[in-house]
Amino acid sequence: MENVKVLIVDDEPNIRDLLSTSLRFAGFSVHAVGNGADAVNAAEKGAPDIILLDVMLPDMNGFSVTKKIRSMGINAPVLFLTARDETADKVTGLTVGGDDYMTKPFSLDEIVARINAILRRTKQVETEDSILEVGEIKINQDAHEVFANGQPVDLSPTEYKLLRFLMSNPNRVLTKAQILDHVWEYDFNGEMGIVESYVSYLRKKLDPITSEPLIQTKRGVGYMYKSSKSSN
Amino acid sequence: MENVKVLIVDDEPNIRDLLSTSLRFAGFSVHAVGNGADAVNAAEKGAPDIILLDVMLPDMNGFSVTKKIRSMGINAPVLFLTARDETADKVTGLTVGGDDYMTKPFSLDEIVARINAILRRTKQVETEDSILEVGEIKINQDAHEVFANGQPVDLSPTEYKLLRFLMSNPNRVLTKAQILDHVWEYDFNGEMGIVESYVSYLRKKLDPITSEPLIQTKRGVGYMYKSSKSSN
DNA sequence: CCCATTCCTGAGAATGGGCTGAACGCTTAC
DNA sequence: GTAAGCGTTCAGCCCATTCTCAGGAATGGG
Repeated sequence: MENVKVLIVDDEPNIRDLLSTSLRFAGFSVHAVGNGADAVNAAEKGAPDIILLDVMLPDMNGFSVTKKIRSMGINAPVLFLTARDETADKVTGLTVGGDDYMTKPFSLDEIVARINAILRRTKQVETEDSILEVGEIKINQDAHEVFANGQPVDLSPTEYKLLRFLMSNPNRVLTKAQILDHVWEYDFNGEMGIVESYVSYLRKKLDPITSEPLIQTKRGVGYMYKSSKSSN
Repeated sequence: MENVKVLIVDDEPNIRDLLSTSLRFAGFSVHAVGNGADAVNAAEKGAPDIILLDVMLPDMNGFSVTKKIRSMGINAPVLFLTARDETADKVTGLTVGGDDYMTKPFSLDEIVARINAILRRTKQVETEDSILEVGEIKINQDAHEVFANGQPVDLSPTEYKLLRFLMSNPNRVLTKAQILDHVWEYDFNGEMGIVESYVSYLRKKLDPITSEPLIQTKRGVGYMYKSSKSSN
């Protein structure tokens, strides 16, 4: 997934910054604009591989932007961002042709996962595999299935997201704050104790199946998913 | 089904975009125009394998377009698109040759299925098989017949379409929004609860016959049709 | 060895997703 | 005209999931 270009369109600067920073860190090449007119412009000149498009924009709505872009012969898939309460009525027709949508507030890890899923489906660029396998755990991201040493493991959505985030950063300590920022929605208002709870849930389900505990506690720092191959 | 060229003729830009996007993603090579004159032109130069033709066009009606095209020696089959209320009188005599018709509004999955059926019948190009068999379920798309472990299953049209869509994406989680966008008509304005209802109907009919439940619920994500071949 | 800090984990309350039976209107078949 | 089938909505139920909290365990500095 070299040099994948993402165009972000959202009128809220906070969201723009959040997404820009996060996606840039995830290895994407990012360009962000704040309204529909700029979006059309940037789509034409920037030739993005995927577009993150807020449905509610000050000048024109996301659908008009899409239409305009499509009529210019640009077929980059679109990941629509919609407020939670407008999903019911506005979502119809959004998931056509490789497109997808997410409701705000979202989690950063989920956004990255969705982008990769879309790029995988549309095959416009080479990207990561649908299978994420680190050590004894294997995740099938299409089926949302998890296997530990070949045995299926039943995980709740949050457990799944947490495990995926840990596994995509193997042998690297992640602070609870980092985990909270990536796995939980950006407006989550609770305490970090919830990370401890969910790590506990995961361990209870995974440790009986694996040969050794895979999620290690780094006291005073955070957690680390250990993959056998490496380091001290 | 490599490089099948589809010519779309419809004066409503929304429909044009919807069809273009969807068919392009389904693997077709698409060209779209908005009136009869352009259609004749494009048919001559583009040598399409199949034509999607709206019956009501601003300049000339779909039949005149067909006549003109045929007189030029172009024999590509035509799939007419008609409004629901003009079916009775105008449709007569349409399905001669390899032609067919659909009423608006249609569902995207249905359009793709019809196109494949026509191409199959006219044998102008290699295309998908008429039999769709995944796991214990077999669908004969020509006859609209469904068998579970050899036993015939009686399904309503919507049940059939839903099952076909699920089966054409085995071992992959489909969100309710995706299902709604592909199985239901594009102007459907209702809630996603209807997907739950129809999944329930399907399960009630299929599960007693199959060895295990085939449609799995991925809570908080969507549904998945499971084919035994995977796992491990 | 003691203590403070950090972490673990079970219990419980609140939430909300998903399932299903029932009801309604619409169309089609007889 | 009547009955049957179908599509759609809805409400009530069930239960998985989320999140908080608090007591107890583990850790490591002194």
